[in-house]
Amino acid sequence: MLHWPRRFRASWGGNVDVRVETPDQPAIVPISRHTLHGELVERLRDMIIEGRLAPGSRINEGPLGTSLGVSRTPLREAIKFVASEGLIELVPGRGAVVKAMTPNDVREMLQVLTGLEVMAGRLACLAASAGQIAELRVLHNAMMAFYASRNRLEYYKCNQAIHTGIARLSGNAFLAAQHEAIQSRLKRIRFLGNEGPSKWAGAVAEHEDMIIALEARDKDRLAAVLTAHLERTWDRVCDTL
Amino acid sequence: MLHWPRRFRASWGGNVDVRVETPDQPAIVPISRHTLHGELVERLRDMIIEGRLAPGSRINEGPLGTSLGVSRTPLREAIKFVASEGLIELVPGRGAVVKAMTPNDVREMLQVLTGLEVMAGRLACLAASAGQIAELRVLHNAMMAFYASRNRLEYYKCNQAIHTGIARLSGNAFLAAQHEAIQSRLKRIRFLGNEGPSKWAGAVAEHEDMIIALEARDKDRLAAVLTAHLERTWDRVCDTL
DNA sequence: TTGGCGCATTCTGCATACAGGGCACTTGTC
DNA sequence: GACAAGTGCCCTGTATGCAGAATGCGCCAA
Repeated sequence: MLHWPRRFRASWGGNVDVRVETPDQPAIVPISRHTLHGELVERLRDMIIEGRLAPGSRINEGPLGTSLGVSRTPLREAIKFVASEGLIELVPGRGAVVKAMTPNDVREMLQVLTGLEVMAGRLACLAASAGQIAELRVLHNAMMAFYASRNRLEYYKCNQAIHTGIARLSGNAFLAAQHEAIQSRLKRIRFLGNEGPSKWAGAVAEHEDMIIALEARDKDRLAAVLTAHLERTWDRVCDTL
Repeated sequence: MLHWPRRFRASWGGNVDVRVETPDQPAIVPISRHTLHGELVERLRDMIIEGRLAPGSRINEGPLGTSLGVSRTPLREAIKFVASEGLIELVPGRGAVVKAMTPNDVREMLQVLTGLEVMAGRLACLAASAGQIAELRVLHNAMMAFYASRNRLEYYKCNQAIHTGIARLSGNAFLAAQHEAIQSRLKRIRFLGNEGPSKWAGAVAEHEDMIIALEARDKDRLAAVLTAHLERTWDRVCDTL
């Protein structure tokens, strides 16, 4: 009855990584087999983070589906997926509601994010290669350049990438994934939080300490800096809530 | 066109908490409005954790749906939900595959779990009330009784409840939720890990230290005990993988 | 004028239907 | 005998249909 193999190639785990070889281009980018499901999940996440779907508002499947050009079925599946991530709340008989985060939610999430990042930072001081740390320094310098030119959006992207990078340098992929998941949920709020030049300058100074501590592989110092940075992130953010 | 309110009562967030007041029963338990979706999610999780759906095997929607008495649509939505939790992997064009955890995955998850639990323990020492700690002691004593009577399943349930309890005592609901999510993913493996009397005895001794440190609100000691306990959990578990 | 009740609209939840694709088995050829 | 192409089954992915429930509006009565 069931005539497929019990196990599949390891390459099927996660994203497809089909690689085609040609004489001209030895390194081919993997074919991004964009599934409708994946596409919808990303679109939903973006719409929520960007505020196009207002916190607390209901998600009306019919109109949203037609406006995205898909039927309700894949949309509903994507909604369930995102709901499991915590950005959407499922209310029985009422459908999906964009989760409105209370200030306390944000505080709690920042606390956990701090814990994970400190853990990652400690591990990174032990495990990261010099090259990896150098890459982060490059990113940091780029960020400083964007700060100098007051390019807030690009600055912010670098900022996030640095935090994600520290999590990756821990060598613990699961830790990095958890960190990234929480960070993405706080994306919108943290972006809004850095408004005002004094706040921004403070964050930049903390980042400078961060990269220095990492380069020195001073894990206690890095932990202290990260803790302070994220505590002050809370301060920066909490009055905008 | 859209004629529902922008915001809903706060009580609609999360579970339904309708409370009916009667003279006899002042405290009424909330109506557990079991949705098919929620039911299916739990069933799927249980089937995976209990090993009824073998790691690495495909989930055949048709037969599984009929055996559960539901159509494919709600089942698929539940699969997507559980996939977002990490227990199931979605393979384009091939459906859902029960995620097979490598030993390294388990190690990484245990490392994160340790970090979260240590964080929670430190917070619990500061935030928990005496009554809450006393409740944990009751649970601990119950666990010791199950150990004495060699009731491994009930022992294990108490054990999990204690760890969950510490996470809850942190006062950080998000932290507790994250902790619980990871713990549930490791449920099966940790249960298998405590086989053999010597391993079991070791775990029990560590738990004794744990509750004592918590009662003394000695956060550094509790952190050390938790770290050691979970490191040894890895030792206990890793040769069964 | 205000509160309550009933009705109609619209949405959700679930089932079913259908198209496309993958996998295994079979058959033909070397 | 082995390998390759063909074929058919079954499964996934998506659309659609339908029943039940929730919501908003209007009407009626106090």
